[in-house]
Formats: sequence, structure tokens, C-alpha cells
Amino acid sequence: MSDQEGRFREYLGAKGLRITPERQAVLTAVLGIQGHFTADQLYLRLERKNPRASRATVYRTLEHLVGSGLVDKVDLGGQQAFYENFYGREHHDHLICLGCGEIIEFTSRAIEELQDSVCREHQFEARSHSHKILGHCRKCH
Amino acid sequence: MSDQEGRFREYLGAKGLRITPERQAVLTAVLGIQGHFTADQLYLRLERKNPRASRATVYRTLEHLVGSGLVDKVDLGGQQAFYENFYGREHHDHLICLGCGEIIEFTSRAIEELQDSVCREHQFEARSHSHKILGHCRKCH
DNA sequence: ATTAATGCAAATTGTTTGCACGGTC
DNA sequence: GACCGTGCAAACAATTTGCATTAAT
Repeated sequence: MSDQEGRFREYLGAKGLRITPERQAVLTAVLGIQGHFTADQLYLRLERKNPRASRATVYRTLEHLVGSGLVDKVDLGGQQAFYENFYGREHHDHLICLGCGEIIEFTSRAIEELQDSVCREHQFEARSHSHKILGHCRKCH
Repeated sequence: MSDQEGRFREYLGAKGLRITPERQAVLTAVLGIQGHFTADQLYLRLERKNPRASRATVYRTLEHLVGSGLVDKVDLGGQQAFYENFYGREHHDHLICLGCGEIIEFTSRAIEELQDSVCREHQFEARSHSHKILGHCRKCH
């Protein structure tokens, strides 16, 4: 059993939620994806597996995975939500290529610090943030 | 005729688009709103005016207003798009209060500069960005 | 046994679109 | 008169939800 599986079971147990084959299948599928994915892409991967999971269950389970900290939900703009495997990772932000759709991750301690000072100035207590830069990647300009 | 009206007419003219009472009404309504608004809030204001404008026209006109640079479309998260009067204003980002929904604007030259250097590192050509911080404002914590 | 979870399809939400009619250039 | 713009209602797309059934505890 992977660390992630353990963490998920723990999370479910602590909330009085059940460990079902569908939830396991969703987690396994998530672990098999690298990079960002949508709920529907995840569903498509599970559609013909056994056990499978319906779209509704995919959405519902994704929420629990986010709750457990195993998955991060990122808003990359557009109408659909994106998710990514977050186990053992740190917060990061994104450069999004308008040409090929590539998503480049970045982190900047300096930006985060400035962010904090902006919040301080406004007596604002930050809980999360989203910082995305749209443009064209090396290959696309 | 306000500067904004002039600018809008100019924009429409340059594109071979027509100046209609509905488009004027939408512009007038937009100018009468301060702060951020949704397409639907705008529609509601126009619903019982004369001339009025349908939801479809509100959406369609909003796109032209964004195109002309008079209005800025901002993604504040959630499912609906927000807009704001942008005439004579500079780019800015947002602190969004999860408690009362208040939206505080901020700008930081230093952050923008760091952003530029992040892009340079990745050979990424930025076209726009969106930086939002979610949390609780002074009144809400 | 109890009570949560699933699948399905219907419902929601915000926005877009097809089309017949009316108005602007 | 040509053609764009409008309103309406239907279409959409992503996500959520109600409900009867199935299964984990």
C-alpha cells in the first residue's frame, strides 16, 4: 500500500467515510497521471476499468482527495477545473501557454514574501492564492 | 458625450459595427457601476430601462467593451466572470474576502518585476496575468 | 442492521448560439 | 436594400444533485 493510499484511508476513516472499490480506483488512476488533468480526463481513464467509477463518483471522490491534501485543485482559467497530484509537493504557480496549452510550474519565494507584505498592508489574512501568467512558451513564439 | 462613449464609437466604427441604442444603454449602465460586476447584474440594471437590452446583447456588448479596452474582464474564481470599468485605469490584482466577498485591489511594481524575471527564466513571453489572494479582510477575522 | 456510496439521469448555472424579425448604414 | 444586431428560446458544458438501489461497516 502506497503512502498515498494510507493517507487517503486515514482521511476517510477519520471522517467516518467508507473505503470503497470506486474510491480506490479513483485514487489509483490519479496516481497514474502526471501533470494536470480534468475531472473528465480522469473519468475517461476509469470508464472501462474494473472497478470503474461514474462521473458523479469521480467528482465526489476528487473532493475528498483535495480534502485529504493528496490532490490540488488548480484554477487555470477556462471553464473546467484542473487537478494535480499534490502528495509531497509544495505550492507552486503556473505559466500557461496560449499556443500549445503547456503548463509550466514556477515558485518564487520572493514573490510570496511580497504577497505577504501586500496582505499585511491591507490587514488581510491570506488563506490561499492563485497566480497565473498567460502567454507563449519558448516553442510557441 | 463622454470620453468613453467616444472611444466606444470609434472602436465600433473601426470594426464596421453599428452604434445601436442597446449598445449605448449597456455602456451607460456600465459607466454607472463602480467596482466589480457580473454580466447578470448588468442585465438586471438594464432590464426595465428604456432602451433595454437582453441578456444575449449584454454578453455580446460586454465583449466589445472589453475589446475596446473600456472594460476589464477579471477572473475572481467561482463560475461567473466579473467585469470592471477600466477606462483610465492601470492593471491591478485582487484580494478577495471569503467572508464578506469584498474585493480589494492591489498593485505591486516589485511583484510585477519578479514576475518578469520568472518569465525570462523560462523563456516565456507573458501576455497577461491574474494574481488573486483569497482570505479574510480586516472586518472578517 | 444501519447508514453511507453509487449510478443514472435530471437539474443547475453561466454563457453561447440559431434563427426570424427589425433597424442602421 | 443590404446586412448587421436583437430578442427569444434552445443549446451547451461543466458540475451537482435527487433518488432508488447496493454495499461497507
